Amino acid sequence: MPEQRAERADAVRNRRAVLRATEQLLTEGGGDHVSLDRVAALAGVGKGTVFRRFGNRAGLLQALLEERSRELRDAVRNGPPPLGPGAPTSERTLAFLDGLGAIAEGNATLLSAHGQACAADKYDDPSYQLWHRHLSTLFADGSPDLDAGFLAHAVLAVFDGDLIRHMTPPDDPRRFTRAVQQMAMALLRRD
Amino acid sequence: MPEQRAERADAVRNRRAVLRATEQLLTEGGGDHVSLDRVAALAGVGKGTVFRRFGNRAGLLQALLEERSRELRDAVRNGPPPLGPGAPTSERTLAFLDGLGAIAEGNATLLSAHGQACAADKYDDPSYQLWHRHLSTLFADGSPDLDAGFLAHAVLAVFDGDLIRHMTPPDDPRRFTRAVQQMAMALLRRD
DNA sequence: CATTATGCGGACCATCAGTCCGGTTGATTG
DNA sequence: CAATCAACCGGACTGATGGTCCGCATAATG
Repeated sequence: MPEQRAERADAVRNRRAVLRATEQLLTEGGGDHVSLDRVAALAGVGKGTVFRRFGNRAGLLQALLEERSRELRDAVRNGPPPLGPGAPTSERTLAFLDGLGAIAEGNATLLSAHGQACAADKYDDPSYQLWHRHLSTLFADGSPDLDAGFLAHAVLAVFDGDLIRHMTPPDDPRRFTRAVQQMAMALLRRD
Repeated sequence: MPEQRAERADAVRNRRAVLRATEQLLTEGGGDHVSLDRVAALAGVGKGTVFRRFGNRAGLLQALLEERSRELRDAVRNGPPPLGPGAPTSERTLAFLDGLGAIAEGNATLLSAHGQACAADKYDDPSYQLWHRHLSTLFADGSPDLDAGFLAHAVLAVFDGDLIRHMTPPDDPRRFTRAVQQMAMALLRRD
């Protein structure tokens, strides 16, 4: 099966412009400052364009989030250990949470906005499912007598933009990641 | 200082009507089915009344949630062990999570709606802070070398209406609570 | 250059949270 | 039982937003 049909050049250009505009608005004002009207205006594009490309608000933020985490995703899939396959469970978990934590800490407002936009379908988001599968596997491997699927949800639930902002002091930007790692290690400890 | 001034009779009546209307809409349709227009209409009350009583959407849902958890709150504060003070840490934790889990399982849609409405100020909600303090204390007591404050946030983060709906099969309504208890026990295990 | 389908823009719509103020009513006092 | 007045009420109104729609433009193709 060949690709559907190449994307038209202006479409590519516009998608980039929209994504850029979104991230700019996101860093300028809070997450609720990103209305789709504003995004379209700043991108120099019609509103319809934004919706055709991204479906809805949630899709737009999801796309941005995915762009930010693509590198981690590939590294987890095919990269060298400890992020990629091969390392012992606990080391792999630590490496993964280090990566995901860094992304989250650097994109707290985006995370908040995304969480707000995806009301109920958050658990159907392919990115979420990917992270969840990965963590589930790790937990199932490390703590076979616990509910690995639930633990994966629990660890991911903590990646909440507002919580991260709430508990990250200016002088210790990685406190959140360390805390998550510590928690995961406590859960991985074999009983 | 005497009480501010007794609430007028019609005010009391209206508050009740609004709360009832809210819970009815909540069970009928999803959480986004509860618009304040609809609440007011169903309660047979003007929209302004809803806002004067509850401030905003978040306040309304908060009030409903607080009503549902008042009993647990009192039992934790003054009740007999293991919910109230006196029992060993792990038993008290289990009892608390059993109570909170039951409330959450029975009010998943309310929880979702509330989470949606309280965007960033969720962590300032007095109810949240109460539960957080309680869990923090328990963790600090049981696992002094972990970040108790963070663990408390982590456990509470899991009380997400959508997650609960997502992982509660019809034939096992308490699966969520059990999983949370199990996780808490794993975190409490002294190292 | 002609043809076509893909993409574009922005007016338009429905909905919603929250405000405001003229009118109403419950409590209180003599 | 008036009479007074603050508390309260209702619902029209506002501003903003997410999302739709369709006639027009334009990139790709041969």
